[in-house]
Amino acid sequence: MDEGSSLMAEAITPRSQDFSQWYTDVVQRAGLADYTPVRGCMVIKPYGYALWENIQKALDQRFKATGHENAYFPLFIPHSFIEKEAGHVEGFSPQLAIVTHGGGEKLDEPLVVRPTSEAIIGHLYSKWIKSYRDLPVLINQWCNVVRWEMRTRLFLRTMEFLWQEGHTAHATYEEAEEEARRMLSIYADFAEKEAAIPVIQGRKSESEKFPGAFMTYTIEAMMGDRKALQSATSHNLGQNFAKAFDIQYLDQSNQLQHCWTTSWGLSTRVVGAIVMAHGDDQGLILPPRLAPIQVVIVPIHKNEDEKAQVMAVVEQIKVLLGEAIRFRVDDREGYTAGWKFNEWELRGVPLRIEIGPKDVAKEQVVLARRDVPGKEGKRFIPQAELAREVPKLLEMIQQELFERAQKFREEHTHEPKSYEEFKSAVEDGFALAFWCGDAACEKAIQEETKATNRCVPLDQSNAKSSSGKCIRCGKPANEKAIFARAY
RNA sequence: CGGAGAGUAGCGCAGAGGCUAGCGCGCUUGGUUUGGGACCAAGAGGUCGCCGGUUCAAAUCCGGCCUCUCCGACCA
Repeated sequence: MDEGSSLMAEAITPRSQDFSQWYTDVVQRAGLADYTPVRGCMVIKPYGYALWENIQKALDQRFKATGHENAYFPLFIPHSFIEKEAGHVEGFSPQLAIVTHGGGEKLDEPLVVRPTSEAIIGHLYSKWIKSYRDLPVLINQWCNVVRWEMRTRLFLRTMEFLWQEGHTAHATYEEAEEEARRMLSIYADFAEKEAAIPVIQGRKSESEKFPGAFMTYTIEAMMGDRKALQSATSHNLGQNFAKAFDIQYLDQSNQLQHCWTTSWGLSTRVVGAIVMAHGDDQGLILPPRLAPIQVVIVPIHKNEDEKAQVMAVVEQIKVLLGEAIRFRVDDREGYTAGWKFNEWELRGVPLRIEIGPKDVAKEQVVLARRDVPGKEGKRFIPQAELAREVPKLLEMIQQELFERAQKFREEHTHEPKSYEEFKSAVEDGFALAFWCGDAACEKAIQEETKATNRCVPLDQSNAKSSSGKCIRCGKPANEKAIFARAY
């Protein structure tokens, strides 16, 4: 076949050549999502949805383990509710989708399609909470939300997206703060253990925080193009929403008190994070713990005789892998083995088992690691060892993906000593630098470098020793912040 | 929402006023194949993004709209 034509028709844009295009290609070609006729709204295809379901499982389990329950609140919110909290309405009004008609008639009061549910949930909490004995309330919901967006990208920013939003109410500031921090650490744990993405836990600046929040916490991750992606957030809402929605309780001394509330969310955006944190020129690389298919078995045979032999061994392998491993046998006819290899690599399956006549004869299989391309990632192992080796190898891949991402982030995180160094640092990745806390300084940095303040890391062990001067204005500073170009 | 580009078969593209709109890949059927994107043969598949206008004649020219991509401003 002459070069090119058939190969080129299959190829995705190389990551190094055009990261954005690579991302868009991979998401579609791997079967995660597709466009729809509605601007900014995507369809999450079965493979992408299976990935999301695994994300849900991993998170939901953590939420339940920390005492939270799931519930469901309505999609429509009376417009007036959104307006009750000043910061909230200001922040969200440009992004609202508003229903003005229903049943063929103009509505007396327009309904907002929820951009988030603080307002409606606040209203209900005020009904449900009367006494300190009712607290804390720890509820989560899995749902869709709508935010009108100017510029959209698959998973990263769509007008409608799926997420979970936790909403809790507490008796004291300290409890709410503890809750917000606990959920942040749960997100961090999820990101690192399940998605194999190292994250920085931090506090958002005044200008970056959630509309209506007292304090916003974030986990920030570095993508393969060295840009930052906020992967989840957790808010200590103080008493802002409690006051706006009259969420009050009688304390033990019969005094009426406002609650302290929190909210926290993680969206389908993390699917994009997984794509961009781990993928390569061949396509997706999924972390084994979240991969819809952890192991793909590719039988190889030339004739019916061989097929019978190979498939008999495949049956044995299926038993060896057992219930715990998510595997698929790719026994499709009419595709060559090589074609299948490429296909499953594009789709990011962490581990491949190749089994052909030669392996049957030697009672072995070929194990190929997705994260280690080519021959280097292949090894022969005796069939008898599969039950032991496969889980071990999946665990190893999980760990090494994390370590690779962490090393990458470290290599592209700098601690500039001057503003000049700072400028080149944010060209390369993250800059960790003293910042005076002034919003004007933050804004100037953004205008001058295109880098935004991602967060003030909770872990300031880096900052303790040095005396602090703001990287831009030189005024005294007692904290370091992460600056980076961001999604 | 501003700037730039794109939309012709499932995908990638050619056609730039004139006969029945092509090519590659993919798809279907049959056969040979399968250890890194196989091959042969025969087929199927199109209101040229949508609406309107100009013209004897529009995929092609003009206007409006829709969607996508990239770059900005805003955001999970």
